[in-house]
Amino acid sequence: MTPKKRVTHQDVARLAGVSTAVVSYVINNGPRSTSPKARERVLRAIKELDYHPNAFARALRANRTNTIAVIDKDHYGHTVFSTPYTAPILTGMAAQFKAQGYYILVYPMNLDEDLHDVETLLRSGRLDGIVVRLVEEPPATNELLELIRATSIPCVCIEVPGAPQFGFSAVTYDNVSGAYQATRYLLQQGHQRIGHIAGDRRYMTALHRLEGYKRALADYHVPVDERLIAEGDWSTPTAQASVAQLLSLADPPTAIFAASDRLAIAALEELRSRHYRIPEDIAVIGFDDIELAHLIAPPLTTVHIPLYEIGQRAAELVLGMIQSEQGEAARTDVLPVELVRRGSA
Amino acid sequence: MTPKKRVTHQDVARLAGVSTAVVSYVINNGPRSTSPKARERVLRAIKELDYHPNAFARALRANRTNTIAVIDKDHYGHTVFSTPYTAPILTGMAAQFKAQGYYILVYPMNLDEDLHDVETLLRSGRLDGIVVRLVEEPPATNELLELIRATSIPCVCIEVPGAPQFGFSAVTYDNVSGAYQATRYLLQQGHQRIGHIAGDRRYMTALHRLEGYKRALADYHVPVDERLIAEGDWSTPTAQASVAQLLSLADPPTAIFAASDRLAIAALEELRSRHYRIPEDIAVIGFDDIELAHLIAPPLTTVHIPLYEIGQRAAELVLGMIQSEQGEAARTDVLPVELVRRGSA
DNA sequence: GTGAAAGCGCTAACAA
DNA sequence: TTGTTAGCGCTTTCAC
Repeated sequence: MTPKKRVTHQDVARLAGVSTAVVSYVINNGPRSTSPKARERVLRAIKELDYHPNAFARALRANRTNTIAVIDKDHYGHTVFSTPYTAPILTGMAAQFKAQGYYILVYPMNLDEDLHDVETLLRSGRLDGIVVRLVEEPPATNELLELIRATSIPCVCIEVPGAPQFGFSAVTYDNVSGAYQATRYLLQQGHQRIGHIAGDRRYMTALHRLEGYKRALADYHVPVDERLIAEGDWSTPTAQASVAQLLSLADPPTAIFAASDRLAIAALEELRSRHYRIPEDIAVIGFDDIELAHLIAPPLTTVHIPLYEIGQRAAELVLGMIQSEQGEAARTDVLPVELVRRGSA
Repeated sequence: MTPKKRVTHQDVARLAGVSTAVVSYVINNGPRSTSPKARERVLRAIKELDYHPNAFARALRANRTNTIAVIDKDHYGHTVFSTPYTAPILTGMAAQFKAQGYYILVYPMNLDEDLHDVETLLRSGRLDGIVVRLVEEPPATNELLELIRATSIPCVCIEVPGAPQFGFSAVTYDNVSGAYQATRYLLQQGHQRIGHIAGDRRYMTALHRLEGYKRALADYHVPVDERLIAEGDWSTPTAQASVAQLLSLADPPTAIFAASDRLAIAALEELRSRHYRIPEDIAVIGFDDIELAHLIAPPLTTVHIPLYEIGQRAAELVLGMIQSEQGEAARTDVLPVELVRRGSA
């Protein structure tokens, strides 16, 4: 197949009998106006030659690349692709970005990955904006954010805000409140022995959810029993081990609040295999409200996070920053979460 | 903050006391050699100035963009983000691409989306390669593939090969065989009435899985009973309706082969809510082997697809095409699938 | 082994 | 309203 010669600006200008400037003005609707006649001729030439502008030449000249990086710095470096948690976030962002003609460059990173490669990306001039999903609290994230700040590229954090000194806007949600609601609900149902299957402590969400759990207990004058708090990461084997551990207590829990739906579902299966009835013998609540939560039996009572909206909002913020050029004041949007009562508690 | 002036080639050359050509030779390790002394000075200058090459200028000049588009043309346009099915594929690709210094631009498309926008992307010169995930069989995909072919950008299809006329390599797997294995296993277990919950008929996978089911029946001399085949899309409500329909037959099935794990799991839940025991009262087999499959109780017997390997292989093929410049012969890799016996059948 | 310089395709300032 | 042209930052040919 003939790698047909690229059609350029020049070709269009020549065929239309105008200068390249006019071609540019027509394509970009500005910054100068053009006569309807010239405009018409240019458009026809474009169609006839099947001309498509070269994005890189344009980017080089105009410093607009129409590319947004989504940097996801999570445990395994591919979480962004593989969890039902990030799926709605990405979907929400993608909808906004695509509608505005922006492309998404997904950049997964390991939690402990060297920053050299991401710096190459950041400094390569190919990004108009950045959405960065952090899971750790400052100062663990400072190094990366400093790299980003140094580029002056508009950036929004999701899930975990960066340290205030960087001045990045953030879209997050209220983990403490969600955990509080879940625990309070169990308390109101009469449970006094409530176990907690915690998430990986490097994650802000894990810490805040634990915190909300403790606060609710405190407000209801139920002392925190550390033996009821099962350490863990986010993995399902952990959840199963945690269940085993909690059940082996002399005074085992009558309810379990798990730090994620995934943990909750794994716990459910473990309990089921031990012939516990849910919620009669033991109640279970999760966190996240992933799609699967209402699919299983019994459907999982959990804390709903507006994940799609988080993605959408983050995209809007970045696009706003890109378009307004002005350094808008940084803002942190904390979206509300809400307990969804289903069958498991 | 001062949007610090960009550091360029020139600055490095000046500081190092060499020409810009030498800077380029050092950075790219060629195409000319440089004296160790000059090289040393350039490297020091780069470090001192914290210089990072501009990707777009380089791309404009050298026609290398280090960007691969992953085009996913599926039902809802965000499937690529939200299904456990594509997750390992993307993970496998991402691992390869990242290791080779390529960035991934994810481009989700609706099945019936106008091609104008994707053409803009394809013709914008920003892509070194393309991986396209198709779900429909030709000729439904011809228009898009023709657009891609016209750009001469290296491209590999995954899941569904394009029409041979386009000459694209493909990485796929054997749906017919998988369905055959699943059905045969049920037959060998003594089941004669085997229901099938089919997927959306626009999807090649749905058609081939149905086909494999029928072939196995034929080989075992069990006549196909169309009432045992429940039409549907890929959604969970469909699965539940299908179960209801199958159970209402005068001679209901003793086993169900679902066209996906998602359908199988929804069917399981539906059966459980009707107090059927799995697999004693009714056996269930899925297809895909998504992560969840072994998490539920009973763990799902299903057909394992080497999804990660598919992503990996596709990435390797594209990178090979990019590097070798030569038009390699198109190849279609059909990866084997295999029945995984767990608890549900 | 190195420097000078052309030019990738585009935008926009300047001039008319 | 339009044409001319300087560059954006880089790679690579040509000349030394």
